[in-house]
Amino acid sequence: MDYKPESVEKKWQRLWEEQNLFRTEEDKTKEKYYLLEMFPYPSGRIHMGHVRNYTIGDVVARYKRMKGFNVLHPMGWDAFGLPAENAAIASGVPPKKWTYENIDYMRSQLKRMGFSYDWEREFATCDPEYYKWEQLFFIKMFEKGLVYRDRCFVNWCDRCKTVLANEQVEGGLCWRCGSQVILKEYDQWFFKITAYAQELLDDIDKLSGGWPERVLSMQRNWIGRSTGTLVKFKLEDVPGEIEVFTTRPDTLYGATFMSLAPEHPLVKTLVKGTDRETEVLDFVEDTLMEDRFTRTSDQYEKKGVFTGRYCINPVTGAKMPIYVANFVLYDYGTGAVMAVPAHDQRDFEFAKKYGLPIIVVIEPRGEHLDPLTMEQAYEDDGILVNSGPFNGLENRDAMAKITSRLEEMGMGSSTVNFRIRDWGISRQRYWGAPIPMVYCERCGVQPVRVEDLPILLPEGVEITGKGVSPLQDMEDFINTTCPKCGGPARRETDTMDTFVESSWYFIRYCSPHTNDRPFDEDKVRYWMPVDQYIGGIEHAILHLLYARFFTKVLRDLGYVEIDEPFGRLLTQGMVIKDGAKMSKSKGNVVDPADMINTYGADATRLFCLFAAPPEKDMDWSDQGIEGSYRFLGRLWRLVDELKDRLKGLEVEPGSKTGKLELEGIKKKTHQTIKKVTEDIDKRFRFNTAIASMMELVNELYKVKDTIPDKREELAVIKEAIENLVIMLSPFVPHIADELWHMLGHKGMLLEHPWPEYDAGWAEKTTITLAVQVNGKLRATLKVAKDILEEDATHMALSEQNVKRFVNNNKVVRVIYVPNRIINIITATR
RNA sequence: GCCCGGGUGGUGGAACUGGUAGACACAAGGGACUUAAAAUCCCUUGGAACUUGUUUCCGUGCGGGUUCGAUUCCCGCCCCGGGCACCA
Repeated sequence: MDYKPESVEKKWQRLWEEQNLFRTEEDKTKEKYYLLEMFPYPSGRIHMGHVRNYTIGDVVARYKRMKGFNVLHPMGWDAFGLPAENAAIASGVPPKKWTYENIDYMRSQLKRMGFSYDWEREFATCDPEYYKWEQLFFIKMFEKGLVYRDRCFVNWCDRCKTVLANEQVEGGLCWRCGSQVILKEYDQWFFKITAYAQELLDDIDKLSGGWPERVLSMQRNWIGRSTGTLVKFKLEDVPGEIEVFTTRPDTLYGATFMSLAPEHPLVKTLVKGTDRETEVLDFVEDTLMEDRFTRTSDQYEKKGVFTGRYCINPVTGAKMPIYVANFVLYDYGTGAVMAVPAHDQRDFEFAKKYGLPIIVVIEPRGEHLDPLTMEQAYEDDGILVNSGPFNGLENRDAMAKITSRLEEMGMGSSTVNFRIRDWGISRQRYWGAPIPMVYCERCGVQPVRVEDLPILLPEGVEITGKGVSPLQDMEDFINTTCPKCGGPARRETDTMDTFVESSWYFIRYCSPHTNDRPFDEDKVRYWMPVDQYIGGIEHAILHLLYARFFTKVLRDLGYVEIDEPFGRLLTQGMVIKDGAKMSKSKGNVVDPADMINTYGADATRLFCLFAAPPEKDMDWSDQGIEGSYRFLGRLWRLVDELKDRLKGLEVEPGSKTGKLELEGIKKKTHQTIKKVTEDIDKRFRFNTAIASMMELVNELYKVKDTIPDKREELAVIKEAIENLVIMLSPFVPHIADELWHMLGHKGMLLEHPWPEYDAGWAEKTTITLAVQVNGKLRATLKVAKDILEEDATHMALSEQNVKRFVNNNKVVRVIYVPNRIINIITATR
């Protein structure tokens, strides 16, 4: 009987489903293990990236279950998002219909891969029973001051008439129509992630070890904490002041002018009614017309314009002209920068260009700097000069001293500044969770009543892709009453960023159908946190940071008791083909459906695991999957040929009667169990685990035609083959269950315990000792394990090739590393 | 510029904590089976040299160093990938 993957796989998928094999319940007698892979966007069909991600997860889930853990392994759909609207624009299919049809198809594809999901926990984030709770969280956050509305600059595409997320701006152009993206002021809802910046940063240390360092460093970077000083500069002649953030308070005496971001609100007030008003406002407008991408590139020409106003340096009393400068960012620090041209390269260039004074306040020890001859700013450490009472100090010491001086004067304080900005979650889109707020003429902005949730997304909306959110045309949706005064009010028409849904779905999986509250606390307490999370590196910052933030918010709202959602994180590499990421335009896309049809789900899974370790990019190879398929055929034939001789045979425990001809196989079996267990458990190195099982198969092929017809010898083979099949089952579950039955067993291997190795058999009794003379390999010795040094030395020295290289020279030293190497050092080299 | 990864045969990749570099697989070549092909099974396969061996020399991006011994540790470079970046 030949290996026919399709019939084997469909048979077992049916049986697993009939027996509810993958269903999980809380069981306090067992240790829990929550394994989660990032849920997919239902784009239409699964791609190789999904297959790889979910295969890795499935191996771990099945392995842990066989190890006796109570495993939670859920799956669902990140179902809101723009592609559904694009499909509606292109083909007129309503987003809801399009999304749920895609989900149905993709679910069938995942089932066809044999993944062990508890499908009873499935949900889609576009289900009202899901986003209802998100709307509740929004209201709770609003009440706690963690949500606010603010006018801010957003990416705006004037052709599409819509706001774009940062990730939808590609090289300064709209990803959809290719036109220039501009900055536009817009009212947006924000989540106050900055309130958690310090905790998000601090807790990164807790994740160290469980998360890849790379991801942690990216998050640290993104949060971007820097310590410095807030300094106030009084305006000349008029009341008011400008605040700046600086990391270099030691250079304060060298601050000779002030630079404001074009967006800075003070700009307009400063120039109002002056003769410079037109020039300055024109400059501001010109700068704002340029897109963010150009403005933040370092090739960008530094330009500025004088406002005609001055402020006062708090320590020197000097008049500092106030400029508007195009390179000053409004959303970092205070949007204003004290310019120290002698010690900051940008300020230096700016000062040279506009003829502004340069004052040196730090000099390298024993050197003198002359502002007239300097060719660039001096940004390194040194000794303070021209700094009044602080002259002669090391600049590092001066930082704190000058800050204290400012504090005494009431003109500044030491502070911490973060690069991370609050999370703007408003999207002018239809296919998302409605923001549960209303605008009342009398009461202003009000959250809807909790008992009115969910605020359902209306159906039957015409989606044209033009203009703002289609919800703005839905009178039935917009017109409502104020929850406070009962008067007429209008609903918010923006929907939430889809990253909000993915920030808490992993908690909902613990009790996906609880409908009187967001979560069942007991179940959440049992399952959370996720023990192992698996997904692509592309989410290193956004999703993983948002989810961490949201978990902390839910903790502070009293819903969960944990600080961090994901104990361990594995970021799997991309699947590439011919050295490039798979894409339609390159024509190098491999459709998993074709692979399943040709080679079966098991061979596809096996190749995904074997071709590379999980965290590395994996090169898809058509010959490679052929090889995996061949291996399964080889395994099949091995079992098929021997099954009748092995069936019903009792394996005698510790059959130590006499000498076994097949002792080598028995040793190899236990060594393989040890290797595979450690590779999965300690390192997630599935490629080497599979390689070692291939080695065992190769060993069995060497002996299979000459197996003596003795019970003890057959028992060795039986033990080898059965353990092999058991161990292969997390990787290739269908063929494993089938082979298990062919060997005369009943039941499913997922319910079979993972094998234990016998340490005695797994241990090597004879080892190969490398013999070096003066550090070069000259021979190898097959010797008993733990051979004594003197015996090893004696044997080594009697080797012909060793003698040749020792060549009657005096042996001055012997380095012996038991069971590894013996190195003989001679007098002359 | 700063911060993380990474660089090993024709290819994907192995090598635990410094101890025989190249496991396993792909590709290639040879053989067996077959009328033939496919499939299958077996063998060879880092490079070079010769005295063809339990042989020697070279070889893990480059140059140094530490060590009896370095793919592994240290210093200095080069290249590739990713993140952050006029961040004050």
